[in-house]
Amino acid sequence: MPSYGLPRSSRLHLKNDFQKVIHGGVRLQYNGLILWWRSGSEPNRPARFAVVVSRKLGTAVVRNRTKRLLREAFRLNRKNIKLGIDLILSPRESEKIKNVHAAQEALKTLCGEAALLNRSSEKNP
RNA sequence: AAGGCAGCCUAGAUAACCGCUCCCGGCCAAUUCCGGCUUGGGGGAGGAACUUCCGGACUCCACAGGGCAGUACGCCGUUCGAAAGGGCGGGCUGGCGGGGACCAAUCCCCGUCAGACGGAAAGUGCAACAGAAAAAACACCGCCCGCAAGGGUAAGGGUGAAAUGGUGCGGUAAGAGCGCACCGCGCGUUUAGCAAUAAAUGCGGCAAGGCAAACCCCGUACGGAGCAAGGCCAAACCGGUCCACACGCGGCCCGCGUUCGCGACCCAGUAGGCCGCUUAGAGUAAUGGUUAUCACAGCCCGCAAGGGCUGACAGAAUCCGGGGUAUGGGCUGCCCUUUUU
RNA sequence: GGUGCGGUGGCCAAGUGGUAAGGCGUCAGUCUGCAAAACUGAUAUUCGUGGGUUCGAUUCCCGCCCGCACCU
Repeated sequence: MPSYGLPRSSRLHLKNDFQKVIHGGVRLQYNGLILWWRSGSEPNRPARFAVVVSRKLGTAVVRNRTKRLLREAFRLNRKNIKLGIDLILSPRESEKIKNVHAAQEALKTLCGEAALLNRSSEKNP
């Protein structure tokens, strides 16, 4: 398994999955970023992920850019997140997520809060 | 050098590493479908992809034929185009600047900019306030006749965005296109022009004021909805038919009824999938991230050498053709101002 | 992606060619021992924005900006 890839199987697709995670999962917020997470049906599958962006965030360019940065942040940290988890991110303020470093920082904080990280990476919060 | 106008070009480059998506090839699984992997090869945002303001292809619905309603367009010629919409040339009107007709009014010429620029002598409607009066004449002050009652008048005053042609002379009780000259206006004729229209000339004593981006009339065009159009496949649930078993009616068979079913088929078309769909072609939706070097532009710091920071507008979703708007940089031509020669 | 509707004081809004009603709110006053209620008065509007038509535009026409709803 490559350590950094983000194949189709690691992304959420179905409308049903979104409904389950958002309505049946846990909701956390940090620095203008909302995280929903929920244990998926298959506990040994790698974590799955999606970004939801409202039109209120900005123009198509801003929305696209924010999604790419969050996806990149997830891609780089995917190996540290526990198996079988489905999670959805939704940014509310594009200003807070200007580059990959900010995106990673926010993602790690949220996942640490939810105790979704593996033990090896929990040593350095 | 700065500014304005018009036209054209461009939308950073290279490398490394980590990723995404589609097509082709290969491998694995399966052989009916759905897939997974890949050190292989190739494609992967725009001039506006924005806006959704027009037109078309395409699809479905409606439709014997015709009309009404509604909407859009509207000087003339030519040209490109499937259409919408443009290009070029010309005319007319208006604004500004300059010049001319002795001044003014008004007109003419030149330059420049703008114009949704058919019709107001078919009809209806509208015009606040002010003003006597706003399209209808009954004229407020005034002027004239008259003792008065009353009559004549539209010169002058004043209001307004707009007041029944303008100037001058004659004329008169005072006046008035009442008469005349010139200008304007309308109609006819002739000439020039493909035409819009213009010029000349005759007649008319001036009627026919403004607003159609008010209703409207005339001419031309248009059936409606939109790819979330539309088509195909199709779980689950519900329903139906058959089948098997059991039970009931029955002495038995047929038959009828009821319950049940890892049973078969059908109806229906939801979840979901596929086509529509594209040498970009997705379906939570790719076209990205990091680093280095170079180039360009802007801002800041610095006396300078130089250093630092930032990277315009904006992201395809069926596809074309236009209009409009946003915007970084560059080139060419013209105009104008200042400076220098 | 497509289609339709709207924008008027701080808020809810009427008006649709002649210079913008009404209600809620706010402020001040009267009343009261003090308040509330009631009454009186005031506040302030480039009518989203830029052009055009018109003597005159919130209104009619065109272009932009913003907001809302509907269609799987």
